[in-house]
Amino acid sequence: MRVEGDQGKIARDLLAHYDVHARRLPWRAPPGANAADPYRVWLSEIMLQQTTVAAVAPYFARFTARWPDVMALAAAEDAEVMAAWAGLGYYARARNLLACARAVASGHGGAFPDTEEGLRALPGVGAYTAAAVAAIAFGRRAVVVDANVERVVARLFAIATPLPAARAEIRAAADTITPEARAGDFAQAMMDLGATICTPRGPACGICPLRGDCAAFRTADPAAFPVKAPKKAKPHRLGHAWWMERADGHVWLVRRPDKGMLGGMRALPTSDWGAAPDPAPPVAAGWETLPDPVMHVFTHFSLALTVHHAHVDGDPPGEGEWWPIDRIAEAGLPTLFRRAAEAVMKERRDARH
DNA sequence: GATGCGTGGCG
DNA sequence: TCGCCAAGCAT
Repeated sequence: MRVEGDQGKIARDLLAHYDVHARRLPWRAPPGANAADPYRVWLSEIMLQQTTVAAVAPYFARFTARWPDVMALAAAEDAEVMAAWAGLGYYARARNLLACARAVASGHGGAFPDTEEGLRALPGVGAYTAAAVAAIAFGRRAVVVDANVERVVARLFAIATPLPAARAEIRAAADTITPEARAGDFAQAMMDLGATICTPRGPACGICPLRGDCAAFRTADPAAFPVKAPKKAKPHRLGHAWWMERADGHVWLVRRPDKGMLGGMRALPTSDWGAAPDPAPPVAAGWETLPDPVMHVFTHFSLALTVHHAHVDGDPPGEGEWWPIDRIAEAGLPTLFRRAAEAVMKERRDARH
């Protein structure tokens, strides 16, 4: 049972502000248009998981131009989709994206389920995404809680319990302010507010449409909410990568296993990360080593990747493919290996001059 | 509940 | 410079 009364004011205040200040985003239906296309809503929500609007925008444009509907995406080759996703990160999303598209295409006749429960059963669709698609694409009342909503709600109600333990409390509070009508607009309005006004640091309370409803605004430090548990330090790891180049201008690329770091992506052959300091190269050759390792920070560790390069003749052992170096940009390498490739090519340019 | 999983921008 | 953070999900 939701509490009526004062909480209804929050949705009214926020939606009035949203009607004037909503961000125009490629996956949003323009004001007054028909409901948003579920395919585009779903695709954008997957891409936006832990990813900023600015980073997603060009990927969304390329995906929708190339695969305009779920049937087209379902028919795509795995390698094409993985390469198109390269650089966006969290590559399990791309594998689940394809699995989801194929499930919708084969199991639902190409139509997305229109309920939270139905959506939640799809690969890569969790509690947040199911609620967001149900609300935004299908107009259902759903309690949509992402990191923006967590922050806004924690401030509105001055919730002092640290995250992540506060999740249930925050969701219950979000439930009390979610309206029956326009739940999709309400969700997007909350996320707009969190992205542009109720920001993690330096919130712009002076222009916030909800400051009159906000318990944190009445404290000395609204930005102190939400309270967060301290994070663990990232360990540092060491790794080695091998650039094997054939005389005809091709480099040897492998495909990483589906599970684990950069799963399913094309890559240079590497050692285990954090393994022996001097692992054996894949083949005997005249190896040279770049003077500086490629430094890269992942979610839970940082990596110094030492890059070795050599010219080789025959195929290295194991699965792989020879890729034309002048088309390396089309290989869909994740950022770590894109940087390693750039470092090798820069070294070769410098060596010639 | 905790952990593994990318990347780029920001103050 | 560097830690924080982002429209989370799977296990």
